[in-house]
This record gives sequence, structure tokens and C-alpha cells, in this order.
Amino acid sequence: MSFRKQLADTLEKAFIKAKEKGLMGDANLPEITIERPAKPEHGDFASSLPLKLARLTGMKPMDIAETLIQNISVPKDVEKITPAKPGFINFTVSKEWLNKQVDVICKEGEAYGNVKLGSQKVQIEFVSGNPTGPLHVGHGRGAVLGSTLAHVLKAAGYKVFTEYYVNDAGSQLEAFHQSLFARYQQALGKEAEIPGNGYHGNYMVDLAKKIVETYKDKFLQMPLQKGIAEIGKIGIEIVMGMIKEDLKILGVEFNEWFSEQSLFKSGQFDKTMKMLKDGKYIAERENATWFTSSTMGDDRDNVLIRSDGTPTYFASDIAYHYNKFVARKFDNVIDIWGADHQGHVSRMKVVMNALGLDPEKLEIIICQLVTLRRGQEVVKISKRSGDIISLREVMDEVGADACRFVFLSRSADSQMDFDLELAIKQSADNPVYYVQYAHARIASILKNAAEKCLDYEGGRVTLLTSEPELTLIRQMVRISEVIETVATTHEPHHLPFYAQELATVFHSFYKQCRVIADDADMTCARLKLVKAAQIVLARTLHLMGMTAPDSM
RNA sequence: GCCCCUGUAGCUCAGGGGAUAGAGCGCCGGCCUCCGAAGCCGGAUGCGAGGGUUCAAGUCCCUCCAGGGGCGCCA
Repeated sequence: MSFRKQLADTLEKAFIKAKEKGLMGDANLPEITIERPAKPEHGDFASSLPLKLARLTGMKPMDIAETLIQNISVPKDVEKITPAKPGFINFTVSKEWLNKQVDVICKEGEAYGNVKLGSQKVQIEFVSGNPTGPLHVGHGRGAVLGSTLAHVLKAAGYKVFTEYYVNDAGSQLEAFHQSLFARYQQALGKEAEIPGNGYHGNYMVDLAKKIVETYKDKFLQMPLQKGIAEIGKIGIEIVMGMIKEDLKILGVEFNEWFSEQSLFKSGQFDKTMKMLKDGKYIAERENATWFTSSTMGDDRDNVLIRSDGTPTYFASDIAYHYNKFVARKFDNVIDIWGADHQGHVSRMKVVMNALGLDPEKLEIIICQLVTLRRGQEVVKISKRSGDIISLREVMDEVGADACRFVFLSRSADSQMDFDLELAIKQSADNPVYYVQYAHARIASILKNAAEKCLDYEGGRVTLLTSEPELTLIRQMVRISEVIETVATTHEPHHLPFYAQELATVFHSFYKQCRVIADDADMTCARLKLVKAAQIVLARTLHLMGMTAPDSM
């Protein structure tokens, strides 16, 4: 049981006991929250329960605090419980407990910090960029967010499944095929024009050249439609290969690359459409098939099947979500989309109802757009319009770890400017390196210890009683709370902040406490502490999908 | 016009209704005879505006202002 929960229970019992003695009037117990005080002198945990009880009982908050404390049975690892103005109860954990955690961390290794929040099957779908061009920084942001969330949810006990939805069907593909074929013809010296709604980016020229190198004029030798289809297929394969490589460099892995086409091949698309029809959620008008979402609270109806008979992206997304929840039985699904898909959210929620599913089980995280710039100049990232700076180029310039850290440091809700000029300039004194430097420093100390053949297995952790040592331990044990927070709120941006704070207290400890010194007992105890710090720091970095370097 | 997100230090951003609002960068000043100075220690400036709810509001509600995004038989 977490400390927090234990303290809440303790307070609840104290309240009940006091009430039985007639000391709390007829007040009912309000919700007990246990906070982390902002200041160290306020202890490790605090509750504002007396303030909440003040009006209910008509008593003074400080009197309530005193009364509750008198009726509390002090939990084993708590050293001190004190009332504090204007009406708090502060708890300080014992040094013995803190010392013991060093041994616990060393024993549990990178499993330290795990919590048991749930065990459900959770699917996280993210990135899912069209296979019609390279990923841009916006995708990178979603990728980092999704993969970090996956790591954290696993640490919280969930069965996590990561997935990339490959849009290998639909009208965008046709535009891509046409554009590529045109570039291919141009590469072979023929006149050709890119369709107006096509892809004009330079990468299409490179792609066409690459295909010419391998296949020569093969696709001109076949009937036009077949040539376009064949070259399109190869183009998609090449682009998907690039995307997979980009994500690998960024440290992002998927359990599955789910093909949109497979929904049609397997019959699940038709099955889902039939369900909607049977549920009377469908209307035929203007030659098209509509989902009547406006009758269920959405702003408007949405087209499922166009008048030319082709299904919309929305229609296959319905089938896809049916597949996630019903065919594959995920308990919860998290979709991470860019802000440009925001209009899609409300209709997907309506879809959940129409399919007889609980909308609460589908969480859609909208991550706001990334504006890429070099100094004052804004760099366009639209695939269709032309010039783009890909995620790959950004990673080449600033490094994958730095990319991850920067993307993670901002909540999904806030837009971000990614200034390449600044990112490169600051790369030397970036918070990323501050955190990694702490890890490298630790590795260096442990290396020195190994060279001196120091065996600190039996180090006596009870010797760790100075403020810098205890502050470090306090910070280390917080990791489980951070994991809990991130797993609950689905906001991974807490991790980089925690990482920095942990690095700070370590650097400060290092400055004040000589580790390898003449006192053999103290040396062993501190080596153990340093080892524990390394474990927690590495774990934090790994949760963020970053490397924990031994030297840099 | 309607919907979503954002407005906190010079800049980039944190802040689960609680105690004196924090961090990084930048700026100023100290610290290497000693385990990595990519480090440590110290210093200045701030919640867009106005109402409301609450014992308590940067945090919740309303209005307004400003910026971004969305409102296709695109995805």
C-alpha cells in the first residue's frame, strides 16, 4: 500500500475514533486528500482535513488538527505528526524507512517504482501518419507521447499494446499514386503533371529517382492503370520503410502496424456498416450514405460512403474501432491525434454509443501542433504543399534523446515552437544533458569503486543520515508517485520535470558528500546510495525512451 | 458565426482547490591541490482583464480580450 493511502486510512480512523468520543459533532467525513507539501520543513506529506472539517464541525481548524492527532495511531514508518497553521496535519517519514528504501531499490532494480493501478488491456494508437510521405515533427511529438505513455502504463500494471494504423486505403493513396507516377515519368525524361490535389514535395522526386534506379522504365511498359497501381504499391512500401526507420531511431516501437485495407478484406468493414444500418444510424441522401450523428448530439451528419461509392476515412475508422473493442477485446483504447483531427473527436464518441460501447473507454488525446522554425523563419510542414523538414532531419540535427526530452517537456495541450536554431545552439547545455550527465557521473564513481575493488553489498544504509543523503532518497522514492500520476492523467510531461529534480538533488549530494573516501563503512553506504540513484535515474530515462549513458 | 486548445519571470514552459507561485535558458556575482565544472552556491523580474463559487482560486464557473487549430462526399 502506498504511503499516501496508508496516511489517508490513518486519518479516517482517527476521525472515527474522535467522533465516537463526541469530539467531532455530527460531521461526516469529507474526502481525505494527502498532499506533498511545497516546503521541506512541512514534512513529507500533509493533509488539509482540519480545514475541511472546520465548517462541518463549527470548530477551529487548529483545534481539529490537535484533536485528530491525539486520536491517531501512528503508522510504523512515520516519525512525526504535527499540526500546522492554518489547519494542516504534517507527516514526516522516519529516517529508518528512508534508509531501508536504498536496499529496496538495489534489490528491485529497474522494477523499482512500479505500481499496481490496473491490469486491463490497453491499446494505444499513435503516429498513424499516412504512408504518403516522411514523418514530420508533429508526428514525432505524438510518437514520443505515445511510446512514453506505453512505458508508464506498463509500469502501472496494465497490459499495453501499441499500434500504428496504416492508411493504405482511401483517396489520399490515389493522389499519391498519381503524383509518384508523374514524377516517375519526369525522371525518365517525359512530360507529366502533378495532379492539383497531389503531393508536390521534393521527396517525391527522390522517391521516383530511386524507383527508376531499381526498376528502370518497367511501369511505363504496362497498361497505364496497372503501371500507376504497381508503382504506387512500391512507393508506399518504400515510404513505410522510411517511417519505420525514423521511428526506430526515435526509440519508438509498435506491437502492430495495422492495415486499413485489412478491414475491408476481412469483412469487418461491411459488418460494422451493417450494424449501423440495423441500428438505424444511417440515412441515404444526395446519393451518399450518411451517419446521422446529429440526432445523437453531434453538430452535423457525416458521410460514410461517398456518392461515387467509396468509403470515407471516417467510415473505416468506425470499423477500426469496432475491431479494437469487439474483435480484439481491448478494455481501454487511447488514440493520440494531432490538433488537425480535433473535429473527429465528437463523432467518434457518438460512434461508440452507436456501437453499443461505453464512450468512456475511448480516450482521445489531442496533441497541439508543433510550429517548426529556424530563428524567425517558420518552416512549413505540410506534405502536400511542397517543402518540408522531416522528423529525420530534426533528429539528425539535435539528436533523438534531445528530441524526446523536448517533446515530452510540454503538455499535449499546449502548442509548441520547435526552434531548430535554438535547439542546436543550446544542445550543449540542454536539460537533457544535465540529466544524462548525472547518470554518467554515477557510472564514473561506480567504475572507480570497481577499480579499487570496493565491495559495497554489505553497506550499512543506516549511516546515511545527513541532509543531502536523505534529500536524495526522498527524491528517489517519489518515482512511484510520478508513475502513478502519469498513468492516471496520461500526461507524461511530469517525467522530464521529475528527472531534472532528481538530477539536481544528486548533483547537490555529490558536491556535499565525498563518496569514495577513507572511512570504509561510509564509503560502502554511500556507494550503495549512489547505485540506487543510478537505478532510479536510469529507470526514469528509460521510461522516457531515452538512453542512460555511462559516459558522454 | 459555432467548437477545441492556450494566455504564469526577458524567452521556453511546470504548477493533482490549500501554507511565502517554481524550473531551464539568458543576465550578474562567487566556487576546481580532492570521485566527471556538461557541475555547485547566491542574486532580479510574473499568474491577459473583470466578475462569481469557496474557509481557501494560477487552478473551478461566467463574460471579455489576445494567439493557434477545427467546422469537406481530405485525412
